[in-house]
Amino acid sequence: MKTMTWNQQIVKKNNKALVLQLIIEKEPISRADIAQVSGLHKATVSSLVNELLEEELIFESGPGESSGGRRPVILHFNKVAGFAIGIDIGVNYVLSVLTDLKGNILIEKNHPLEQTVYSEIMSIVKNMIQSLIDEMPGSRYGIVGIGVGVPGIVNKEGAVLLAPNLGWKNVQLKTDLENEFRVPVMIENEANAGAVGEQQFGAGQDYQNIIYISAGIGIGVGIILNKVLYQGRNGFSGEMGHMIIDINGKLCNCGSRGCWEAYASENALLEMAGKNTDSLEALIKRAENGDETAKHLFGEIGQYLGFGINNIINTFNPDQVIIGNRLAMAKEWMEQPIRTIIENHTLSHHQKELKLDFSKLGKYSTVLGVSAFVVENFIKEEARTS
Amino acid sequence: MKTMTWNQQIVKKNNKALVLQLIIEKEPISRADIAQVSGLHKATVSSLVNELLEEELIFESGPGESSGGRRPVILHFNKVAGFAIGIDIGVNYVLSVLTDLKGNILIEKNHPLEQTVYSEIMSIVKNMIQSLIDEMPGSRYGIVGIGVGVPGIVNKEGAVLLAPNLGWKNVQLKTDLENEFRVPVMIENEANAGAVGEQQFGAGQDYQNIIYISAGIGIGVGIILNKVLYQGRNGFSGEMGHMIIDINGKLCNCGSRGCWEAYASENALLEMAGKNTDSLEALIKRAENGDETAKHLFGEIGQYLGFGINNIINTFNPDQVIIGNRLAMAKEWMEQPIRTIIENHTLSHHQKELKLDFSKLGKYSTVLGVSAFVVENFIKEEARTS
DNA sequence: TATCTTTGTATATCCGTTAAACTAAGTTGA
DNA sequence: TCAACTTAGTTTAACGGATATACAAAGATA
Repeated sequence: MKTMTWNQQIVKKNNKALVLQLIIEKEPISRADIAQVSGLHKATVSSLVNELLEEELIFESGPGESSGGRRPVILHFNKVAGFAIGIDIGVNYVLSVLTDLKGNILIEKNHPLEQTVYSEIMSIVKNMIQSLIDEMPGSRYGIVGIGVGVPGIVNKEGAVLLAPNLGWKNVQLKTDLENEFRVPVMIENEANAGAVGEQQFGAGQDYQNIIYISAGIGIGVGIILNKVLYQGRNGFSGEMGHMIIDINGKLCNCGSRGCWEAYASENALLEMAGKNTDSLEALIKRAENGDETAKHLFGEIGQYLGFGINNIINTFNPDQVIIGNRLAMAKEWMEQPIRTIIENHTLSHHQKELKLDFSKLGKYSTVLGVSAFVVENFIKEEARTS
Repeated sequence: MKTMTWNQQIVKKNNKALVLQLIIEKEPISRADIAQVSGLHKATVSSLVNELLEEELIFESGPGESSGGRRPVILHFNKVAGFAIGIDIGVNYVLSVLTDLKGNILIEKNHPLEQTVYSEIMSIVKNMIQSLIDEMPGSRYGIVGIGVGVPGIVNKEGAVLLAPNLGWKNVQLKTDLENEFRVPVMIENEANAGAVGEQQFGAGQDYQNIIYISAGIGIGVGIILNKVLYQGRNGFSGEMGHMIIDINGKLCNCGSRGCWEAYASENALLEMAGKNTDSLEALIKRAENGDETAKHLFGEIGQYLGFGINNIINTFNPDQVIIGNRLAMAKEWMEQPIRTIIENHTLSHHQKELKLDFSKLGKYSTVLGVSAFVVENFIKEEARTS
């Protein structure tokens, strides 16, 4: 039984976090505005703001516009009080970024992969991290954490239990990186990270219940409910790529039959395209040049995506569905087929207020998501220890 | 922006609710035990307990066993401080109960339905409620609320937007009942209510993330995540009966194709059974008498249920899946086929710690669920207003 | 019977929010 | 131009609730 007990320290911690959150979201903002929007008393805001100033998490700039009286002091979030590192390990690349605390990318490094052996990738990742650290500007808090997105099943202890496309099984990713760099490390499934990325910085900023579909070589889904990521009992939620949409359908790598990703993923697309096509990029180029076969292929993939999305909508009644990862590049030819399938199949009440969008962050969804994770963690910890 | 501001009144309210919750869950319990398990100070517990005593929400009984010192005063939840009414409107019946605040059924009334016209059913329901009220024992708080479970789409304002099997469309159920009885009324989808019922009083008491499958004439799903019911943007979540499991499959009443409930519901079963069988009960009797055809039919339905449950597990990575409503009566012949499908299809990591259970409350899942809803609401309100 | 334990209460203290008074610095209008 | 008014932010005192401490009640133990 883990019963949270309530006392005034917790009240303070939460109010302080609330004030900081408001500054982050609504900067530039004055103390008076914070008091008004938060409902806290002026004096309370004043004292909390002063603590945040001492911790250099925020700073003051000159006076703002008067609204009929004394001019307010404008507050800003000090987004360079520290930096976060976000890493996306793909099947044939590693993308790593250094971001400030608001998710702006300052440095970006890309490394193609020829093989996916764990030790090999780890040494590449460690090198990338080290060089990001070396190039990082000076700051009060330095690296506040490292986040890693992985295309596989990640448990809550940060171990990768299974990443079929990388050939990984039971690797202690979090422990290995923490031992090396001695900062907080968070590992997440790539789709979960992408969902958080789009929610914080991309297409999902205005919504509460978001389902992010990472349509790449396989399909994974990130589930955000009431603004927080839902991870399931062990952290394995969102493996909807292996949702059966055709009980007598084709075999899937997982051993089952008729899985969604056997029909609507990049792999499925290339399989349908046949031998004369060897990459998604090539197929997109053909479609751009007016190739009807290519366009038709994307339309078909769109339909299959639509069936799965139908299931998602009927299940979750979400505010928004976001389609991301590599297949989102083919939005132009997939969007209408998807919408048509939904219109013809999904329960009408569920369609009414639903937003269907494509990723805004493109290839950065995952790195920005894991970066947001470590920043959030840092901010919470920072609020606690003072 | 609805920013919850934190102050010591809220702290007190939450601590009081916490203390009450502990007494409800762990009675008989002493003040000292509460202090220990909650982490609150003895003195705090003492003062909160005294307030709860004054409100008659709890009471003291004689001293308990000594553990080497002064004997503790034993506290109990006063489960008859008020009563709740729970109503389950089915396609051919209305079941209504009067429960105490711990979900024990004191009075139960059953009324078969010949037709489902709204005004007709409403007059039956109102009569049942009135007679429950008339028979109710005296108590401090009287009727704390009325909960109603409905097989259809219910929005957050308590209107039934669509109940196909009842032929209802846009009926103001909550308003109508509140105007009549002047107590809080809560309307819920039957599957959501069933999920809460099983979580509070049935098979799901030890779990955090529960998916309850209401397999009846159609299929609905109640989703409990981190111990709270997930309702979706408009309250329409869990319409997984219309999850497509066979893209080229048979037509469904909803206009779509290959919906789960076209394969795994009571309707599907009777359709498969053909003209010579006219009810689930008859089929069960045949199976009990050793009829192989009947047993086989249930096995097939079990397989189809299994496919949908596979999707549920891969999606939610839940702690537990509970199968309830009328089809659960055929557990004997369905359980093994379901388990076999899961073993052969579901991702192995997701299977590991998963519990698959059948409803413990049987036909009472829904009524007890809505009753729990109104009790929870009452307890929250009561804590607030003192 | 004296000492130790455990339960529960009473009183004083601490901490954080709030209210009220006040300072600072602007606008507005006769 | 200056008095009156507004708005921003700080300071000080008051208030409310949790906690610490002391203590009383009641039983166990040796």
